[in-house]
Amino acid sequence: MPELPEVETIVRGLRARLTGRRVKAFVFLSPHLEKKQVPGSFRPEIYQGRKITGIRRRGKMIIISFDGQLGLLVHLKMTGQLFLTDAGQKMDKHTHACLKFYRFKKELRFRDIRKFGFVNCLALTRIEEKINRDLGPEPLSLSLAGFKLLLNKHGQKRLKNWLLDQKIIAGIGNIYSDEILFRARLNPFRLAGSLDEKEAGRLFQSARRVLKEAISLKGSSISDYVDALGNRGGFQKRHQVYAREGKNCLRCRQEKIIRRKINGRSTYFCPACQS
DNA sequence: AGCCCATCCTGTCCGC
DNA sequence: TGCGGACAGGATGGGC
Repeated sequence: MPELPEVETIVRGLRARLTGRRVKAFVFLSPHLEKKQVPGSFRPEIYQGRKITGIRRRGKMIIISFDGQLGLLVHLKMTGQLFLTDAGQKMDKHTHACLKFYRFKKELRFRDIRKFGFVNCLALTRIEEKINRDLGPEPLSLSLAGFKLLLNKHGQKRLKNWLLDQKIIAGIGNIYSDEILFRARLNPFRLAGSLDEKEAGRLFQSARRVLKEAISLKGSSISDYVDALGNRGGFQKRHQVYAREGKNCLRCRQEKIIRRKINGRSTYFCPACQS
């Protein structure tokens, strides 16, 4: 579900409500989260009494900082949700972790139907190491020159795979890669190193425009995505190609949108407009 | 180096 | 209604 705009929306909602709160209890409710801890992880109980000092996003990862140099590193993967709810609200079997606070009637829950996501209990220094090792730059902080450098550095990759590779650029997933390529009028099978100056510029601007607009509309609500406060996003109304197989292209109004698998991911594009 | 596929899970939807 | 298969916003690791 969540790509950069959705994760950014969740983080903004949580940051405004949780910064400065002190932890009354933090618990894992399901054993699979334990198995996903990495060497150097702490026990959840260590967070008791700590105060939240900040919440931020890096790529699709969420980092919650606590005093005492402690952190939580969260990845929602496909079906993960991080949301605030009234303390005592009934939990279903997919809720796997819960963070409670002093003098605050809401609690933070981690819910994940497919269990691909993780919540790692780590020192902030280790989180920093991990995200810097595993993630490329933020697409909205990157310069055009840096963007072009990366296109050429991984010039043999198809554009679709280039956009999806978190080590090259962090935060873009399957929906936004297709929407970005459509607006840039570039074929997802093109090789990253094959773009001329104009095309590289179009891709760069398209990525910026799509991601910024999606953030301003609070992400895309397909299926059941809602943010940390239970609100739906609005960018799904602006989708031009994603999940539009067989429908007329909204640009040329002639050709039908087609779907092809690239690296196992469904990829939607207009064969006439995107060359 | 990069592609393809299987894999980690659960739920939904579609065709028969 | 039931059943089997395909598919789903992500990421990794093995084989080629």
